[in-house]
Amino acid sequence: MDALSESAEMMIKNINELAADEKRVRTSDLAAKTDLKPATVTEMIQRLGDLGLVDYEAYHGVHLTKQGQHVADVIEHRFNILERFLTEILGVEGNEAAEVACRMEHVLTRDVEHKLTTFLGIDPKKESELFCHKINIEEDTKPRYLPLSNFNEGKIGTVRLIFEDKELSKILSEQGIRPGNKLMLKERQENIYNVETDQGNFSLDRDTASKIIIQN
Amino acid sequence: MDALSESAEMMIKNINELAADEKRVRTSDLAAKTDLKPATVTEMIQRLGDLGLVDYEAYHGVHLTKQGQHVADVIEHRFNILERFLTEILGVEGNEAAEVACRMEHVLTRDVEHKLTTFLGIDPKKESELFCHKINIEEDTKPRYLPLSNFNEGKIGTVRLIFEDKELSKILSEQGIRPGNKLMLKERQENIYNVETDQGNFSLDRDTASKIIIQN
DNA sequence: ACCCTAATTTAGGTGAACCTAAAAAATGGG
DNA sequence: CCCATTTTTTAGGTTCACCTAAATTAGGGT
Repeated sequence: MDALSESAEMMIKNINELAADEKRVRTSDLAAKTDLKPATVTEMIQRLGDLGLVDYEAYHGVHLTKQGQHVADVIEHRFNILERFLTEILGVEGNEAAEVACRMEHVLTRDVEHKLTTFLGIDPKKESELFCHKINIEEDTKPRYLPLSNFNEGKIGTVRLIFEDKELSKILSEQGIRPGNKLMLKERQENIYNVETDQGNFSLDRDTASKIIIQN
Repeated sequence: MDALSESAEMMIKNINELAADEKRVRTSDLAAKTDLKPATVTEMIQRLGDLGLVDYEAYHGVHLTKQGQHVADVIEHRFNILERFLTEILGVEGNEAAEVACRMEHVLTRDVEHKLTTFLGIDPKKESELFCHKINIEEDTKPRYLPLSNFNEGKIGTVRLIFEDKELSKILSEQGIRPGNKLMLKERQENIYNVETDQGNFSLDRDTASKIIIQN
């Protein structure tokens, strides 16, 4: 089966978002939410019906089929991880992050989705729950990932990954800066970051610090 | 002006990639590269011509206008950073990374592009050159990290980190050896390293040199 | 039970992005 | 320098994603 178009995926997403309870979703609600004309919505859900993604009965709204629900869950998950990546890691402003995530969610592959999920430090088990059914990740306890260059003085965090090639990783690793290890950012000046690890103290420049991702 | 469609952006990208020298790009070459029929290519470049993005003369190929070149440069840059992010950070396999980057490049905003660039640790100055005109990031000169003690005579490099804590950092810093600064290893004897920085010349012993990591 | 209104669908249209087949232009070999 | 072959364009068709306007249906109030 061909990949769904962005429009089709958006329609499924919107049906899912409007489907509180078991209720069927009305054409007019979808039209309002999507900024499309009702006639356009009707046409699209008819197409989705033909694909077996929604159960559509003329004049009586739609609801997602099992298949359609699965698509919706995948898209929702992709949106969530993309939005988190954009806001938490890149520091993109909320509104723009949501918009960009909403465009990007349609082009992720399964593999990239998984890798990004892992990158964000989501427990694979939790992830699969979330994948199968929308369980909100606890908001407060949510881990934050930052480049060391954006970390706060005095904070302790865990190294999660280091960019740049093996050269740098290896050197940092020898100093105790390697994925899984904890470190503390002791002091931070303009371009100099003083760090303590279980292997001692070091200084890094900002550029290097920006290549080390820490989870608090 | 509205955002360009993904198809339009892809066409511009492909024209740019085929435009070695000043030569005009032929319809058939574009058709081959894009997997579209020649008739489709003709139609699309006519549209791009109307938008002022390419200079199109029937039967004599196209080339990008200033405007079109700018679009191509932006897309190329977005592709590059996305591909790097996917491969270097997420560890996505090369082929898939390229495909996903190729889809995502069309939905990045300027802000997200900049934030991702910073995240990848690309020097903003280099970035802006690259942004305005395709200057390939030195492929061969890909960064290597070495302790100063293993560095080659006559070479210039950038200090990336200094082991040992502030004591040493401070002393070296006063000599211009601090993270982010450039230095040259002028001469190297058994146990003596003569170094030039923007603060002048001085010598270090081998032991100290081994605590300074340089990127060439 | 019936009518009126609001919601929905159908009918028919547009532009973008593709296609095939046919026409037209360029080009290079004799 | 002319014609055959290749390249390119034009003409005309399709599907998708949208639209407007007209027709249809549902459902509530009396």
